[in-house]
Amino acid sequence: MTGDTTDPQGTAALRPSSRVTLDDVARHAGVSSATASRALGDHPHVAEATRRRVREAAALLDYVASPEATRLAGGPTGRVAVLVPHPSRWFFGELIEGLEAELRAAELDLVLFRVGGPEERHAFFARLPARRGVDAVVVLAFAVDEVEHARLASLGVVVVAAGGRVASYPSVGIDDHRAGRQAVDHLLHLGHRRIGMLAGGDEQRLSPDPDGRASAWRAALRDAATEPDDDLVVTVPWDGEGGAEGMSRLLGLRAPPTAVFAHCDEMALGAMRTLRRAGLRVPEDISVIGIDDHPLAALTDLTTVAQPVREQGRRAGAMVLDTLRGGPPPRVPPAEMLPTRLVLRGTTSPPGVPR
Amino acid sequence: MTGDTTDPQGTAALRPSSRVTLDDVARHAGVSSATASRALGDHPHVAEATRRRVREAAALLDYVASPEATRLAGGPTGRVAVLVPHPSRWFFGELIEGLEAELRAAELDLVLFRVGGPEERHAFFARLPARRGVDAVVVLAFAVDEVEHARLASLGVVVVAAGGRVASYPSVGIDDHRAGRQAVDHLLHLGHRRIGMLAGGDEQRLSPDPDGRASAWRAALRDAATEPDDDLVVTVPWDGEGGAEGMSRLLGLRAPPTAVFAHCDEMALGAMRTLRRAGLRVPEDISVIGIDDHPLAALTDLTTVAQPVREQGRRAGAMVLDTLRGGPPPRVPPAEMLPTRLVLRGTTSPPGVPR
DNA sequence: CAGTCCCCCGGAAGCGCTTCCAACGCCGCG
DNA sequence: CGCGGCGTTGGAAGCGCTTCCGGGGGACTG
Repeated sequence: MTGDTTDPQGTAALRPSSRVTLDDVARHAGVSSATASRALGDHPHVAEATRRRVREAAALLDYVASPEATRLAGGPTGRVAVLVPHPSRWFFGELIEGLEAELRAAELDLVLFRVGGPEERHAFFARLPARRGVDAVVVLAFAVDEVEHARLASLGVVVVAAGGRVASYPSVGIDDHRAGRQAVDHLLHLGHRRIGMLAGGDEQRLSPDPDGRASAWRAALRDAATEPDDDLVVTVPWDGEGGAEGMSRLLGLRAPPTAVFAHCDEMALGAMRTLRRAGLRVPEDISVIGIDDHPLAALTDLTTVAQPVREQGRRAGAMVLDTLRGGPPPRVPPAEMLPTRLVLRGTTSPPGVPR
Repeated sequence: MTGDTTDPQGTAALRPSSRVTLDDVARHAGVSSATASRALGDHPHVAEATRRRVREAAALLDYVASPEATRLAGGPTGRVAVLVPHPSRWFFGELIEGLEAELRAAELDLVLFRVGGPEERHAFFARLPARRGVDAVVVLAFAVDEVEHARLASLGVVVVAAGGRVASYPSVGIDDHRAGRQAVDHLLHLGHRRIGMLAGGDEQRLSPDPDGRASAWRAALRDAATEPDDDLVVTVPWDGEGGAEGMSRLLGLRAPPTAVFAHCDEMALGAMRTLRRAGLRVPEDISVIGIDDHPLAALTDLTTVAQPVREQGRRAGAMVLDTLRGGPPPRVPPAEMLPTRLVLRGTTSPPGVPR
């Protein structure tokens, strides 16, 4: 609108950050762009003096390589895709934070893909190779089948899983069985024997044994010489509403449990709402324990088994870096398991007199 | 390993999805790559029939342009950066979900940047021009100064804000003042007069008037012929711990409030923990109201003012698309304000007898 | 002292896409 | 019926960088 017209060429050089190219640097250092590239890229066969000269020229001119050109010419993209089922859930957000920190430090960009269900996941994998926009894929608490994994691997895309683990590729997670035992054993120690379980529906959750937390419940009960009663386990969505719903089913039993083990804190919180509405006191009438140590667990005095979620994201990021930097992945994909710990708060106590 | 050797050219077309280039599409459609580019890029001067043919070929071959090449040649990158302070907080996760959905539908990638404080933000903006890897930047509940905005604009990067708004660029958010009034007026209607406020510390939060929620509290009280008492407002971090801490300060007052308005649900929940520990009942002894309608608010029966967070993300995405597609932004940056609504639950009630 | 290796470095060919420029054929008007 | 013109399309030149390939010295060896 003002005199600020198109200005075909002319003042191009004046424009704020008109790009300094590798050629500029090369010219300035008195070498060819090929040499400049090698010097800057820490390649061998470049005289130390030359390298220094190029470096200085680059610094002087405030040179920054164009990522596009670099990548076009064959370099890595510097991007990693992250597949997330529910970005708004604390667990995933936390994982993302850890991942982002690690990736950012290595100058890698995190491209987020929301992948809700199997079909969406499929769609993602179908397109990804074509757009080959990333060097690696991090899958959060989500399964990837062998076929998909093989496909990516053959395309040179590294895959890492976080928040769970699978045999075929590197992963970080917790020992679900162990975490489950920590929770259930705690209840058992308190004297509970009739322990209900709010199991998370296996959307497409990763896990060593497909059902570590649930199996822990069974094992713990058996170890306590109590036969697990399948009526006491209800499978519901991994959220508050799921927990609330599950709890009311549990309350509908002829012999309701005296304690409940929820697979995650949100579910536990949902269960507590149902209990409150039913006029039952926690923990006097019924104990509740979850897994995660969600920040709100602290606020609601929920006893839980804490897992280092952000750290899992961070470790996953480190795995990506290792694999990216250090050639091919090791024969046996590492499966890190981070420790969990029982956090005692106010929602568990010894059982009252049975009715 | 098998007979699946290098295969220089030959079966190229057969290989799963080894890069399909624009030339492939062009050849398939029987046109030149120049025409193919124009057809795909919605440029004028392309016969409709040709355009269709190219599109079909592209779809058939599952073609996806290489962002690097596109960008290198001067086109857009197809990527938008999202600056988020705390990815693990529900509010931001929700914003991201909405944004992702909208962006994904338009074939744009969402590159996530965690930006905790002003210095990190500065670092981001300082580097961006160099790596200029994105077409747009979406800033979540975060301020960007005029300088930074101008810089991006001159680089052709569009900026959009979500979860708040600022005069200088397009934004989506809620009317903070109005939301605050809804909350405080509710308390007033119930008969409360001594109303405390847990104000969120202004990290670098966006807002129309820098402090809509707080000013609403003042205005509402004045309208109710009650002089706001500054002792009743404490400013704390936007999280549960902040709320808990703030609440205990409020309880330390000689004349504690009979109701508390928290700037967000997490803070409200934190306040409730403090109250519980203090042996105070909610809402009998003290009422609590928040803002957000966090999923856990429903679980804890927290009365709150709901805001459509995911929708804000979606709208922000739409704004990005509009601006990207449709030339320069309008003279007056739009500032959408989405509606909020009071959600009555169990943490508010008329005040008891004052001590 | 000559031969040979190795080091370093420059030339040049792309990577996949956009866009300027020119050419083509068609339509419509005079 | 012929010519100008416009809508379409192809050719080609890069965008900035990496890397293969080959040549020229200098140092070292026989």
